[in-house]
Amino acid sequence: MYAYCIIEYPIKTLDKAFTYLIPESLKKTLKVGMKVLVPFNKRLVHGIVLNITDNYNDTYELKEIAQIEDEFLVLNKELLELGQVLKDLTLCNLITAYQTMLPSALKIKNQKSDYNKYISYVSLNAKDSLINDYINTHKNKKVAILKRLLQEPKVNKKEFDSASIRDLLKLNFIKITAEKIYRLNKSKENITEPTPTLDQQKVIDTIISSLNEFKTFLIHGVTGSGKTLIYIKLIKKVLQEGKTALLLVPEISLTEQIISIFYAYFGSKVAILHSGLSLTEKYDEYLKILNKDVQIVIGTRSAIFAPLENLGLIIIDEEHSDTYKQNSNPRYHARDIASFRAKYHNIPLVLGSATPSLESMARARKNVYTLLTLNKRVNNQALPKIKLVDMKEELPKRNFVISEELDKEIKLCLLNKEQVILLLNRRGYSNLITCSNCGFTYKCPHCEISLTYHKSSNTLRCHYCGYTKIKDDICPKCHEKGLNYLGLGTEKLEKILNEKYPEARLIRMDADTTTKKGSHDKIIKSFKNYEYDILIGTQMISKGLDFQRCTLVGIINADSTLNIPDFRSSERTFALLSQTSGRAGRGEKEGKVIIETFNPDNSTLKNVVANSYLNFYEEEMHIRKILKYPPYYYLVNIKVCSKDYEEARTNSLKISTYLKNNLDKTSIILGPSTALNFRLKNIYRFNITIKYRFDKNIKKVLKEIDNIYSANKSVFLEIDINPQEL
DNA sequence: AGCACGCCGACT
DNA sequence: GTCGGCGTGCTC
Repeated sequence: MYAYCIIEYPIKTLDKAFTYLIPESLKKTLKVGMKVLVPFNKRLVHGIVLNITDNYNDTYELKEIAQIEDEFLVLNKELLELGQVLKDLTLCNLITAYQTMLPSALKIKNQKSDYNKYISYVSLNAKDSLINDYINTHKNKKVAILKRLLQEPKVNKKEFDSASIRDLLKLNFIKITAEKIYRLNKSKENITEPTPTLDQQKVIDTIISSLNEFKTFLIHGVTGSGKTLIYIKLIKKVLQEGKTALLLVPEISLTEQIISIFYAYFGSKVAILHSGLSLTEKYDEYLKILNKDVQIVIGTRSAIFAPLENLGLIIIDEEHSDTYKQNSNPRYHARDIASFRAKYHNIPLVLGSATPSLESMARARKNVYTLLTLNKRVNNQALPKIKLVDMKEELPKRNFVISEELDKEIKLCLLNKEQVILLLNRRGYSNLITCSNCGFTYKCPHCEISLTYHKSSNTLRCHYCGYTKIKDDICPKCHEKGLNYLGLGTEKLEKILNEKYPEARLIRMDADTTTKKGSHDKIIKSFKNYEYDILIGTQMISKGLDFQRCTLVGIINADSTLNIPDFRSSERTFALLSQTSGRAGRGEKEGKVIIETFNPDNSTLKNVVANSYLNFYEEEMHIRKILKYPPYYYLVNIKVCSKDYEEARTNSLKISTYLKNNLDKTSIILGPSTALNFRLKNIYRFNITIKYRFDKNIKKVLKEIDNIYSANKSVFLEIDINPQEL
């Protein structure tokens, strides 16, 4: 018997199976999909068994597999296939694909330890007569322990003092046993389930009628239309059929709320997987799935690889979210993986969003997906009234941040004891520091990007590479006291609001205030409990949050996201502003939204005001068609990177010429051009973008280029298939 | 990746 | 004469 294995090194030249003999001692236990230790080039390395066969027709002198590792973890047939799919989708190495699918505690690596958590129990280890003798002849702490153990055969060790336990162990009266426990344990709550509205019920019924076929549904439901209840009902049904369900959510800030709802409904049937968990917590949750102790998995992007067997349903909530695309090595999109898994299990894939991605809506329009629409909020709550404020008109009034109208509404809110959310999609204090004397501006020495001033730490920081320096008092160029702090970040906004509304209780939520574990949840809970009046935040406050008392949403500088030079910036702006607006008026009182802009005639903003996704969709699709962007064309982005500017430049020219000669005539090759941030962390980057519709050669050509450059030390490539941004 | 082999420069 | 620089090549 022979085992075909891939080994741990993610190197192109080693991205193939190596054949090993299976020693007699492992013949019974070794299975396809297991992690093994194999001799390789005079050392032992880790690997995964891809295949076991009886024939081998090469003359190579084979070595034997040394041992099996983590016997409880076997990649099943589906996950083994999925690794191949991930490799083909992203051009990564097969081993990288499998590593991506595993939680970090189970990834293939050298140091291994026991990640299990145990509870130690004390129980009796001697005849009752012997114990009773001791009890009758002694009078000390140990007697109490023994008496307790005669009553209760198994007691948590923590309940006794360790000195007595040590003595009793010496006497051989007791023994200690360890039992594995899961770190996260939640139980079901007794809550009454709301009855779905007619609209909700219709969606539920439609999907339930297709539970045994692969079909993709797109639920387009306005904010507050009650998609969560639909998910709960669907999952309940799937569990009744004895199957399992997978729910993806975009990020942790939203996860906490959804998770508490699901824990309440399903208790210990739920496992959660997201980056907010510790390494060992993730390990435990993964184990729950492997051990079939849970039927539901809720998690962020990588949870799409959860080893659930007998899957009955996959749901992707907020499907438009760009967090579903990984922006480092295997650059996969969770939607594509979900689609493979749903097809594999012959089950529905449900995508939900108030602002679907253009790709998904286009597929729904072409009947590739089934479109289900929810036009109304539950209980017929009105959608918030949205108003644009032209900031050009505010300039003469010297209102640079808070317009007259927004000021009026904030004051009204504070008076009525209602809450306000203010969105400013830029953190820090000020992002442009210039000297009024000589015109000097601060730039990151590694990234060609202007530094942002952080007042709380009195530092200037680069938001790309993390470069930090202490603020200067005088201009480093002309040595005059001319430094001005222009541009607005959340930190400065907080200060301005503090001066303007001294009585208001402010809380800020951005990447700087949420570094600690659980701080996210803490901010959200305290705002929900009305410990604060105004929540200031970046985009992380836009999704899914449900604050009953919030009646006003203000968007400060809506232009900042709109003006990013990227083909998706309109789509992102529309989603961000619509989602944030949806935070207003979720209680009984109608919500109000004020959007501050210098471009009140911008049609994307106008569509946000009109709450008109479909109008936005039509207009944006028209633009995409003319400019040959997705969903009309597919994109591939190749970043050619090097520490040496000339190397990067000449090689990117070579690649673009090669592409022009080898790709289909209908494909369009753009570039090379310097990337948007062309020097990051001292690495120069050139962009080549391919637009194509039908090109049978594309994967083959990309693989060729990738192979050539994998051997190059000074230049490396980042190939992004279906990039989210350029 | 990591280790061996191999072919040229400065040292106890 | 040998020690050691890192270029090249191979790993079941």
